[in-house]
Amino acid sequence: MKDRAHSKIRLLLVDDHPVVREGIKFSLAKKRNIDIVGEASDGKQAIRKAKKLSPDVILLDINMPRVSGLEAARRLRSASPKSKILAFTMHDSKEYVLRISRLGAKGYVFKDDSPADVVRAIEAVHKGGVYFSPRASKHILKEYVRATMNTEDSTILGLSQQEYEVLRCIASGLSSKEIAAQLKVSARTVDTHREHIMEKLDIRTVAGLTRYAIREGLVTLE
Amino acid sequence: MKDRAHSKIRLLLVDDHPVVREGIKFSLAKKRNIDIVGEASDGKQAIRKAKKLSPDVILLDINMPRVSGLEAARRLRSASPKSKILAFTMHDSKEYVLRISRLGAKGYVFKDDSPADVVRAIEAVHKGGVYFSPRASKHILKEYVRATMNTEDSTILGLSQQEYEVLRCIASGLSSKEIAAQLKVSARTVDTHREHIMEKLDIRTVAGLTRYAIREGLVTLE
DNA sequence: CGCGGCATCCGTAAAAGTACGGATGCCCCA
DNA sequence: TGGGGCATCCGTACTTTTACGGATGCCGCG
Repeated sequence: MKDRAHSKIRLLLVDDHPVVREGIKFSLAKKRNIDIVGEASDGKQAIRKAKKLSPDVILLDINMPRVSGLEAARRLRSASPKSKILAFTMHDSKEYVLRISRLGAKGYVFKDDSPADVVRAIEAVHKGGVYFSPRASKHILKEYVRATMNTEDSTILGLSQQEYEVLRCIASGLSSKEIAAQLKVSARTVDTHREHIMEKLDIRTVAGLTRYAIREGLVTLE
Repeated sequence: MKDRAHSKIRLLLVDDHPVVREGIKFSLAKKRNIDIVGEASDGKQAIRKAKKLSPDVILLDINMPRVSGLEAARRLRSASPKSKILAFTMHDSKEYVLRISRLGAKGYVFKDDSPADVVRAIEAVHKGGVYFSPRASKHILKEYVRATMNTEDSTILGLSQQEYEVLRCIASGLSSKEIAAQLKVSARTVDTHREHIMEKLDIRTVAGLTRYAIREGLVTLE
């Protein structure tokens, strides 16, 4: 076994489910080069602990109650700039992968990836690399080729900020009228956004949009 | 340590997330009286293994892709009648708790309960008892008092089988017309069910119904 | 500067959903 | 056997959503 004495990876574990934390701890128990220095069960706690501990790597569950994972990631970056953020989630979500990697996450692994992959990811990001689970990297690559050679094609999308807002509202069960009031634009404008969203996502029902928004973490289930 | 030699609890672990299975294994590693004799990552596999192993207890994740947890529970009962089913899930869902306990589950624990509670639950159901996490038992009790002294009040509900079907379809993004075709009833009937559902649940938007259905596990996110 | 993307606005029409009001037959159970 | 709950059906009216067609002004980028 090669392990350079003082290079233990200091890991902060953020997940609202104890059993998941246990799973990670178990997978990491035999890895002598990884040291779980803290745990948090929600975003606020995570930020506090990150500030105090400034861990090497933060394994961050994306689907948590209250503070959304994206929000947490944003704040964690400033709370502990040197920590590498490794996103950890249940669902394969294109938008999520893209957004969180734009927010500076160094990797993305799924809860149904093998524990060994999670370990690999932790080691990779700690060494300054990146690690995206195949399903996640697929999205990154697609986005990348699109961004580089952006002639024609174009059939790809990305919702605007306002469209995300509207989508969030739709999935929360608001009507166009209510959304208009909330966002302080005309109801007709909301309708237009609605149509654009459906076009871009190619989803034509509220139920579908709602499920999409939940997958994306735009709204919580509770 | 008291442990009567031959009374190890033979446990079958059913969860689609490796990390969760690891978590359970870790929590159970020190418990010498529990023996994980098998694992499954989906309903079909679970049924196969249950048949072969006929474990004492089946720890069953409810929110799994493909075969719904309820469906799996139903089939597990006949696949391995002697196994005690312990439901294991993320979300606090009244309807789910009630339905799965009606299906014969002997307990209900959440993924954010402490691992120690999960262990307690396993031991309890194995001894022929029941174990419902406080949040789950709350629903059971409420239902119980309602069932016993059923004078007045009545404001409580329970969707009919058909209504559940309609709800599932709605949340899947089907229109009333499509649902009618699928369930082979008139579109107008579907509308009526729709209204009854909304009344009973006091949810008046498709988005709300969709979120409810996802919480209940009637539809999956994918 | 021009061009493309975005946010904002508008009209119209058809489709779908929501909200009332009713009805019938079935089956279980007191 | 009678009442209650359920599934099924119906009409009518209103609201909302979906889909199509447009428009303007702003801003960044080559």
